[in-house]
Amino acid sequence: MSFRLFDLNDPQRHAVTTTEGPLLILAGAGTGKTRVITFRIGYMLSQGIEAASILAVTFTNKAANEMRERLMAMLGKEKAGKVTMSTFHALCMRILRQDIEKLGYKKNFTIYDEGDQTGLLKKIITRTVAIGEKMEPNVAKSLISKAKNNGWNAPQEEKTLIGAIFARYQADLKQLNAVDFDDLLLLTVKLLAEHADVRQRWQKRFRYVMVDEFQDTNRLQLELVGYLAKRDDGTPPNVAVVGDDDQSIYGWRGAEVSNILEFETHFPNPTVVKLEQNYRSTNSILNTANTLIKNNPRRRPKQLWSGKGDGDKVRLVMAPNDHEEADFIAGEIAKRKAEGNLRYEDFAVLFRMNAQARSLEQAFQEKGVPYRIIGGKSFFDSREVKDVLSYFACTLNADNDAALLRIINTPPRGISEATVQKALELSIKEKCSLFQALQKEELHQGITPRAVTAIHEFMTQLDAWETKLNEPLVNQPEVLRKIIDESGYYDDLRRSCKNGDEALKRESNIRDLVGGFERYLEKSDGGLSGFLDAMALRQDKDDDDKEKGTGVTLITLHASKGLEFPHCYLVGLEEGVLPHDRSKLEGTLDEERRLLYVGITRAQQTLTMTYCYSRFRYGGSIPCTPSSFIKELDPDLIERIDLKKLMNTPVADTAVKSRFAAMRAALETGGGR
DNA sequence: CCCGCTGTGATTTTT
DNA sequence: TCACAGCGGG
Repeated sequence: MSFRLFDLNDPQRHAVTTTEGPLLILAGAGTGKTRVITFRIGYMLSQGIEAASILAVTFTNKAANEMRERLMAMLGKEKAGKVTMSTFHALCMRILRQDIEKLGYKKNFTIYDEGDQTGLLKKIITRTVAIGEKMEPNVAKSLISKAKNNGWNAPQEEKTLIGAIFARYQADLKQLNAVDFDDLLLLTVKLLAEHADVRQRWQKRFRYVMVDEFQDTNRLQLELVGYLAKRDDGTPPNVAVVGDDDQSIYGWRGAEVSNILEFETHFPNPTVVKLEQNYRSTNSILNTANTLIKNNPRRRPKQLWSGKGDGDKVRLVMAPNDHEEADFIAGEIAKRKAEGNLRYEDFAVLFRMNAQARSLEQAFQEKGVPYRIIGGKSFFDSREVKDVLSYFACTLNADNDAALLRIINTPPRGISEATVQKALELSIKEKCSLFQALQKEELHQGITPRAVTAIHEFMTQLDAWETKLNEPLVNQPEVLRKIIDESGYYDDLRRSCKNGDEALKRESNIRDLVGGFERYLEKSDGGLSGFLDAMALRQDKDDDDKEKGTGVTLITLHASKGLEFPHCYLVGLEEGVLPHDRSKLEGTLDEERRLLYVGITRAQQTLTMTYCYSRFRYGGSIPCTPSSFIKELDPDLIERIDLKKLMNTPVADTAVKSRFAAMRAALETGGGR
């Protein structure tokens, strides 16, 4: 085993060697959290704890994969492979696949993604609202999600409109044998709560539970951890959670900071370890972060420090408007890269809203600085990927209504919206799947003979595909390729694309998808259904990242959590942007402060924050005032630079010149437009 | 089925 | 202002 405890600092070692009972590891930004988790697992194994009895839960597949890789590097494949490392959702899926029948669903349930959810809700709303009532599908979706995250079941009595929609939505899902993302958690908690045998089986399986990013857990996730870690016999739970209350930025998605703030009430008498030595940033950066976050009332006091020295002061740059701000940054990065022998990848620009990326992108393009935007729409959200996945899902199981609905007339095959609507109504009345309804004589009475023929043809086709796919020893990816081809989907795709490039891109996405299935088959035995599950849980996203290419990173503050960059620019520090206007309405100013805190602590060597006197928003140029957070920063740590003044002053006269020779770049190339 | 008109709303998005 | 969704006309 290749890990050495003396490579750790004292608190880290304390966390690693505390294996029994509840453990709260308060891991500030950049304090070696992942290292502690992997070392801790290594230490547990060295103490004779069974690898198979260890569960580590994360939020993202990325985090789970990262941990798995680190653990493999440390312990080798065999041992590391036996430790369960999983996202909350993947874990729930695994639990539900075994015992969901106890809750009245069938084992082969499908997962509804957000698109499927919205689609279903749209239909429910149209048949539920009375005259004069209205409800946005997305509003309903978020209300239902909130309710589920609070552990609420659909109401028995339909007293309110949303209650009625919730009740019908849940009933429809069950009838469709589908679960949404929230259900994965909700139903698992329900299963463990109501079925002692199932609960005890999992408790026996996992004797040691570890949770990463605990500050982001919602109520259901906390309950789930409780059910898994607590013992029915009352022995103290071996639950170790790692997190940082100061980095809780997903409250709006249901995360409860109180889970970590009041850890002691959920898991009594824990060992509490604080990791405060930061290995990422200079002290100028850390002290800026420290003074800011001290203004948050509800938090566990922490003081980050590092052995890296003070480094450059944090800069605060004032620009006339967002275009000048962007020009300045693009110009300066070009210059600093050249003069400092740096790579574009060493720089990142962080912002509050995606809309801010626009002016940045423009400036980067003008100056020929390569960049990559992290986030945006995912591979999985593209139309063709969803369509093709639906083809696969239908071939596997034609009773998957969401999938069938997606492809039933794509490409157009003469099954009109009206026909589908009738079939849908029948399926609700008869409590059967859409596929079954389509075959009923009762439906055929009410539609044109042409439609009946079209339906019949499509059903025959689906049937043939299914047979082909299930032939023994068949090359399934090859069959699927044929299916897409035979369906005429490619032709439809080409026709519906504005230009050849778009069509090519979409076709390549489809090839990637089938290629992904091939790779999946090589390393897993889940078959097509396992692959579809993995897709639903976004488990194959890693090469998505590689695709992002090289260049300066443009990223939202939310998406930047967990990342680090040598040189960071934090833009738009204006009242209304950060903190965002809506946070005041919603009373979530603390979370906005944490968001800025997360941004500041991404920087390793230098940090530049910027704000504008005016910004283009809602069509017009609107005047801005500096963010109220700026007042909270220690002025001694900050160097203020006014772009306008700087541009009117001879460069040689400014003190800035010596330290930031790169500034000249901005003046020379970024003189505004 | 496709196009263009009009109205609306405009944070963040781990699964 | 601009993006995009929903709807009605060709």
